[in-house]
Amino acid sequence: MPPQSAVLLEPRKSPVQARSTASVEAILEATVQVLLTVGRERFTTTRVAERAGVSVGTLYQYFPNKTALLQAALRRHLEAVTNAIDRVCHEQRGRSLEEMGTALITAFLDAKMKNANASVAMYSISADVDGMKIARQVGLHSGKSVAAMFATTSDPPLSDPDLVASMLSSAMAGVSRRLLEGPSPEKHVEPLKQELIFLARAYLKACAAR
Amino acid sequence: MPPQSAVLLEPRKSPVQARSTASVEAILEATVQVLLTVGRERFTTTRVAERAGVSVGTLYQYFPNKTALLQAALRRHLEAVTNAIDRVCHEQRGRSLEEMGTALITAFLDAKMKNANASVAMYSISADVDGMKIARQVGLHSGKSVAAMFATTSDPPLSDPDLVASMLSSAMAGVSRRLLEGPSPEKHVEPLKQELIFLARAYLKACAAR
DNA sequence: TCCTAACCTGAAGCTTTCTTCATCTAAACA
DNA sequence: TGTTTAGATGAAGAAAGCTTCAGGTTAGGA
Repeated sequence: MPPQSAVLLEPRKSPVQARSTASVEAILEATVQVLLTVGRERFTTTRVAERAGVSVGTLYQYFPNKTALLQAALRRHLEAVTNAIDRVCHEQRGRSLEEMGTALITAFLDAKMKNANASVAMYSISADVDGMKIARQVGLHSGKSVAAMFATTSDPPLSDPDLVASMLSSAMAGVSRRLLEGPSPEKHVEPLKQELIFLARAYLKACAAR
Repeated sequence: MPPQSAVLLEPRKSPVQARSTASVEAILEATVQVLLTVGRERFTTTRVAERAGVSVGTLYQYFPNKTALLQAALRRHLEAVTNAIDRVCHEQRGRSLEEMGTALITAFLDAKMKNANASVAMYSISADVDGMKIARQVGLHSGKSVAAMFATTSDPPLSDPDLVASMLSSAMAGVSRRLLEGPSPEKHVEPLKQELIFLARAYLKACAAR
């Protein structure tokens, strides 16, 4: 990827007719598919356009450059995971800390594994695209959700819910990353999930007793 | 980075005279420096050669291509961390699980933070270079070290030392990665280190009681 | 129906960096 | 000192993909 001039990375044009909305959809979907099929080294805007059934020109009408395209795809993917987390955080309000931990981890890993391949693809482009910045933005939101959930627990309150939340999510991220980047992730999810839950429960219990 | 032809990534020529050993050293060192100063987008072999005080031709005499160069630098960096871990693992033989956990985390974070900038730079190129493969190779070794250390504990033995070791290292990796890729890592190490130690102790204690 | 704005097209320009190789210099050795 | 091998040089070849833009097509309102 060429060093890119520091410019706008926002959509150039916003779809107004149904036609173009469909194009944008197709392009974003094709982005993931191309990444999955040819890998990030062979990922080209031309290939994306081909796969989406539009011309490169059209692609560049909605995304100012390759980076912006990848960022959009990444953001989309991360938001899917975030939404899953938000959902559980609401469901679990008022429960015990251990229940919360279990539900959180289950939701997180399930969301990640749902499209394991796509998740790996996203890791691979993250560095090209300042992915951590996006991840932080998106992660901030779900961090708040988790901390807010903890605040509603029926157990004695945590002294620093934000710290606990960030600790837990870092640990989850670490485990899922190692899992996904390792060989045949699906084979190993279950035991790791159980162990991660065990870890979370132990940690949360200790936090409560602190 | 251009898609590279799948070929040998091993050194082309091994240094035999002192002269060339110095060149290789300088090149490897320059690789990190260039990465730190201009970033991975502007990282070029020419720049590395310049900084190392040799010509590009010389660089290509010892590294078949850009990828091999970056891999060598990455491997070097990872091995530094691994060595630090190996060391503690030996020191801590026979201790309690909680002591082991504390020492392990301290050693890991200290090693990572010692060259925080370089660590971040390595994350940034990891994807270009099949970094996970290298990380797995190197990590395998230290995984064994940790599990072996656990096996010598004065506490009751763990039922699955390997699982516990991999769990802990994934969690450590997750925390340190988030830390390093966030803003001003040095500012936040200490509290996170303490909390990570707390987590590890809680986890290990629960494992022992299992 | 006509007109305007939205939308689409894709060949080719442009930039950039990797990598080679013919040639030169320095060291080791007899 | 003469010869051989290791080491170093750097201009230029070659490839590759991003992005543009001039011009064509479609939709929807008047």
